[in-house]
Amino acid sequence: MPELAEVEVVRRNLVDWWEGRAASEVRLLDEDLPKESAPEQFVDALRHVVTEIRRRGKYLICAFADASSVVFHFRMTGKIIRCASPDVDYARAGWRVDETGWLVFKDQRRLGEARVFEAGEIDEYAPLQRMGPEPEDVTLQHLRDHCSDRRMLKTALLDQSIVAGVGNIAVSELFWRLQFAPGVKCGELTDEQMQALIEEMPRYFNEIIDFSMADEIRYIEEAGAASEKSPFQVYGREGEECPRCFDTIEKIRVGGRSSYFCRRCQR
DNA sequence: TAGTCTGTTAGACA
DNA sequence: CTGTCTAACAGACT
Repeated sequence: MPELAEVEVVRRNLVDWWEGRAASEVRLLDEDLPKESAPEQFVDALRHVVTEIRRRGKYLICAFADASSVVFHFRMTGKIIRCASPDVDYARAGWRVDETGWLVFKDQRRLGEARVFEAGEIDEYAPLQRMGPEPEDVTLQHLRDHCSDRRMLKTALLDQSIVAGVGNIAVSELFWRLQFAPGVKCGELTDEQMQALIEEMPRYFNEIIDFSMADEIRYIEEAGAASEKSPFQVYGREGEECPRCFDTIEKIRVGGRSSYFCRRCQR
């Protein structure tokens, strides 16, 4: 479930599972996973010691001891999990790390990608170059400078060059928290409302990250009991009660994507 | 069968 | 030039 929070959860896991070590075996199961680089280049890169695993927006960046790096993007259904064998459904690549087991890039829809960069090349990668600030670094001035008054706030927030990492779920959840109408234009919001958004974004992501980390621990401790709890108040809850006013949550299309909201309290 | 989906990008159009 | 919409990518699910 890759929005910023999910990618951050993968990053934190990989710091424990992989950082400081090299894969002893690499299996590329889907040759389409490495984009614009040869399959051998991907396999070779992963054989080096990982020195740092960082996140930028929804991108996961693995830096290796030889100064090369691999950038993963999970798109809609990608993730990296730890398992006993690389032979799992939808696995596109797997690499074995001693004392960890297999790390597997799993991706049902196969829209995800991995890009290999040799020393220095990553600085030229346009999607990272044009990425906006992380949610915690956004300022009122930045938003006012980059969001024209007539643009929908939702569209602006999903634009990764304005804020890094915001996804469609986050927009519904943030708008519910802040009581913003789903189609509100940037120019319709006061500075106070914009400021509230700026403060709510990092709070929201941190809460989802904490929930997801706790959820994984719960999952492991309860030996595979599927997690039923959702950390979301409105996303995916069409027809349910608004947790604030108990009116019915609706689903509409805004900017080409679903928005879930409560008509009564979001105006 | 048709519509939907957590992301991104290119091209058409107003 | 701006902004919005659609299609495409690929597959599973309802």
